[in-house]
Amino acid sequence: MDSKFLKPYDPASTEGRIYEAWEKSGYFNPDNLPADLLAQTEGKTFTIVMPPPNANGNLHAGHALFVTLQDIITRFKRMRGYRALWIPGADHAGFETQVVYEKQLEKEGRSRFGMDPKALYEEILAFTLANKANMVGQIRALGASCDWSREKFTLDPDLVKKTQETFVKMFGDGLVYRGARTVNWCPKHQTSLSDVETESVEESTPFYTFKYGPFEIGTVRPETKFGDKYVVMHPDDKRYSKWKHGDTLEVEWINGPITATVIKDNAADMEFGTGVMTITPWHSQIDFEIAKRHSLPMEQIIDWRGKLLPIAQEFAGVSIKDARAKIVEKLAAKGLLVKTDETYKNVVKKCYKCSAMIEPQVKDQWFVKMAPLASMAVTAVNKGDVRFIPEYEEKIFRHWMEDTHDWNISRQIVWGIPIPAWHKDGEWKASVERPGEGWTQDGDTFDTWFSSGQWPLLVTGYPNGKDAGYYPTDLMETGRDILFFWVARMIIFGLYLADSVPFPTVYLHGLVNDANGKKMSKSKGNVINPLTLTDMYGTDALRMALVVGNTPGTDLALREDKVKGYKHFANKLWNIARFVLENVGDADVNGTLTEADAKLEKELADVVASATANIEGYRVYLAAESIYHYVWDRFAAEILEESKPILGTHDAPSSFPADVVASRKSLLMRNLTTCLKLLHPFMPFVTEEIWASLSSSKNPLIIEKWPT
RNA sequence: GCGCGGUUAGCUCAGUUGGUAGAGCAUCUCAUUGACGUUGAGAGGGUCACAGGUUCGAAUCCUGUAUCGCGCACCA
Repeated sequence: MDSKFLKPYDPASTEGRIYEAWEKSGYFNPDNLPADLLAQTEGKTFTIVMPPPNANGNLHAGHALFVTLQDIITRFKRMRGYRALWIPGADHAGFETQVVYEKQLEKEGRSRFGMDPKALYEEILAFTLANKANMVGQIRALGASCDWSREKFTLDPDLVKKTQETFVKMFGDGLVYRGARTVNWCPKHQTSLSDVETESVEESTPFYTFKYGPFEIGTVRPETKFGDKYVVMHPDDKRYSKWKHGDTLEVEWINGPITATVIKDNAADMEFGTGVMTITPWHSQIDFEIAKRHSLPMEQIIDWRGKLLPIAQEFAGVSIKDARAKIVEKLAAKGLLVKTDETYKNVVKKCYKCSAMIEPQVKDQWFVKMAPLASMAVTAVNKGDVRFIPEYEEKIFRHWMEDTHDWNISRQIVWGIPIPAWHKDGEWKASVERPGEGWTQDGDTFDTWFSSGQWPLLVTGYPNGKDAGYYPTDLMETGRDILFFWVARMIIFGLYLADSVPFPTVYLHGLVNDANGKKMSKSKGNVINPLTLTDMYGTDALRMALVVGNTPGTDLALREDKVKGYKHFANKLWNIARFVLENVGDADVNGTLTEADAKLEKELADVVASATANIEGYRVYLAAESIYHYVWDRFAAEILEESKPILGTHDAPSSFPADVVASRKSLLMRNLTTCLKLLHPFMPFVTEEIWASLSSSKNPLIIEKWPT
């Protein structure tokens, strides 16, 4: 027996060495897998594309979960004889990284505004690359058996070019258009955002009713009302039937008398308030639509920084935060305030990163026409081309897809892929290269999800790259929270560009929360760094703790004592191996079994069968638990105990017949071997380390055949 | 407002097609120089949120209620 078994299992002195050996072996790359292993499936591929982590910080517990789940599946499939490919990568994460970096600039007393864009870009690039290197080291530490030789980054020049080509193609197909429309403007970060990058929050906001000529109008935003020259009511509203569409009237308003025009439009809700409203098309989506229907002029009231423009006269330059009270005060003084309802609740949009109030603004932007694309995606789901785990996520997906708005893909930040659009004399062209003399490129960059949405296609080099055969992939495993941001976009781009969904199965895991089930956040101070846990208890222990009992779609409470428990398990396995090697090191693994022992072997075969079926069905949590219980409660607690008298000790030699002893020795060695294989995907380090000490082991465990 | 989940032992959660409730941790008792104290044996602890229904049989399927959570949302 190897003397290392005399001490408890020590992850710290094992894991780095084992990982290095795996990497050196080249087996993370399916091209290097031995023929007899692949013969099991005749060389079928199994591909997972790793959700590229944002290269702007450390790995968190959520990363540890996805690395674990995907590594389990990849190792399992590899042992089953698939050309198992798990492609790693990193995302430049446009807006999010820019936000992180701007925070850092703020701390240093600097600001991106006023910086040379190129210099800023270079700084963020350096920051991102440093983080990326750090992150890659952390993914390795978690045991990820992904193929680093195929690692990709969203800003690799070839990927940038492909991303831009997609835009050009969509432009040609009429699926992207440039238009002045209402966008979500973040006044802090000075960029527009897509709908999914905003959060709707319900707030208590006073609801004011003002006199507006003969009418009473309701609003929660008096500070936008300077330019309101149109008063809107429903055409069927009998209360206002004496007013005709287009009637004009003089009304006394904030800064004196103005001429108002009556507009009849179905958008006015007769049940709400007085049924009459004035509109501010530049700063409200619904007002914008009404104005467009009637070809009404639109005027900007609030500037890009959130301050009132000169149209506000005496209030010009006042931030909208301060303006409301002042304007209400003035209107009240003029006797135009009818009442204030303090109990009113309305929904406001906030920037999902900085919680600044989103200001709707009308801006020339690039939009993706979603209706035809979304309908392709829904059709694919209806046909069963994409299956969701858990199943109910399909309903959520469909609900969103069936009512999605056009997607604003322009961002006014430097950190991103430049939009390959050029203009000259008011004309626009889409082209990766400058189309000719005198053309100026659009200064905006893509929404980061525009590139990551193409990720499965980009990393496999579809359609002509050397790995194009790995597309479509086999499984998308990612967080439930980015179903719309990412999964939906990948499905759309896959259908649009390759005429096929990028993966038949979407496995969505929940959040990893703290021990009390509360969401981890820096401000609450309850963030658990996965690497701290692996240092304390070993990577295998953390992996088990993340996986056992963690059903798809459900949030997980990560408890330190659970991780500790699986450290105990790793050591239990270690000692099982010690016992077996000490007593049975000389066993003939191919020996004949007694009837009783054959039964025990069959019992493990049943465990293997159910675990196999569970992993195949992505019920990883059940497989992990059943193997755990077999190893500890059955194999160690009962079979090993029962074997002691059969094998005999120095003090009490065995009184059993030689064939019974030989049979038992074979059985213990065989079952240990099988248990190590079964556990390998879950606990790759300790199993590989034990495996190296078995006399029967010729290959590393990572490329052993999965037991049957 | 629309949509989706959860509600099971003190805590965190399983329970894959309906067949008399499970795990880990915690608690209590006992054992032990044994492969492993990072151990072993055992115990206590749940009318499976509530009310109806379907069924020979429901934690599981259906309907409704309560409650917690999440997602989406252009009623000023």
